[in-house]
Amino acid sequence: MEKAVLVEDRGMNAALGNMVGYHLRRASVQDMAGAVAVLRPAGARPITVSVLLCIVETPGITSAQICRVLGMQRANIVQFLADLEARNLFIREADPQDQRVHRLFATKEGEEAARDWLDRLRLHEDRMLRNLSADERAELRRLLELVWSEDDED
Amino acid sequence: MEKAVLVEDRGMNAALGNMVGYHLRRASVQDMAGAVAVLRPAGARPITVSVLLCIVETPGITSAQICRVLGMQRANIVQFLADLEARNLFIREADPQDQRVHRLFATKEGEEAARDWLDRLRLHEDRMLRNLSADERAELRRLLELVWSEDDED
DNA sequence: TATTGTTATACTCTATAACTATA
DNA sequence: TATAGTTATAGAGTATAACAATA
Repeated sequence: MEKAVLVEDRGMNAALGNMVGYHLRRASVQDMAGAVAVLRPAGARPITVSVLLCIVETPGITSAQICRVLGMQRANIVQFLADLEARNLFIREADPQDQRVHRLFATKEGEEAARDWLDRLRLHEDRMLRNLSADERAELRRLLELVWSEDDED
Repeated sequence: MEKAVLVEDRGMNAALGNMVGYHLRRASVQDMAGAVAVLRPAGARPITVSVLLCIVETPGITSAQICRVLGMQRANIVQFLADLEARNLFIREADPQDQRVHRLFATKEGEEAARDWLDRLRLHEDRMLRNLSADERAELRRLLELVWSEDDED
């Protein structure tokens, strides 16, 4: 039996509705919009939260390391670090062993901000996932992780 | 017992790694990058595919309707329609009942292009989800749909 | 008054190339 | 040669406001 193409009727968008990528995109857009909304009053954005969390959780991390962890270009983290630094949320210290790098350490204000921003994100996420059970949320996270954290040797 | 905050150790990124939204974003970015890559040789992009599919699957649809289906602004579809129209993938016909709207119909070339683009996306998606079983793929799609297609009365 | 299609514009995030200083 | 941090720049996608034509 050959691969059967099965197209369910989902009203408009039969083909799109069958693509996981389409739902991935729609869900992520919805999530980002909500995250931006809850973070705005705190003057933060999703990316700045991710960057600050990296510094808080890994004291002494370098900007290049953050970029590798978050999957972004070195050139693009500069603006976000400049913003966080201007608000005294972290400091840079020259590395005595390797003078190319600066090691980043969160300030007390930085740790407080990270806690606040994370609380806001959790509130948003609880609302977004309100129709999913705890098991379903865990399963969703597991499956998503499988999707993107796979070895990409293609 | 109060809500216990449970933070698993995932190496760097304990807090981020526990957020569904983080994995949602990473998975979507990975998916979009792969989709862009497989569509590039065909001169298409994810959005143009979505728009063309709407026209192919719903002959006579208007641009405003496409925007509502795909969740985009009317102003932003103009460029994509102009691109598709320039390649003769659909035609516009004035609606005799409502002279504000143009109804869109795919040409034969449009239908062929939609098939080709969709085949490319399916290939990409099969590769992206190669470590998920059929059941897991269906479950992932179901959960994602629950996330974004919920009533948004917030 | 509301909707359609459109133009113009600004903003965010991303991608690329290049440069310097170090290793 | 390779890496870290940085600057400059272009691109894609999105959001907003405004407009004329029509309902």
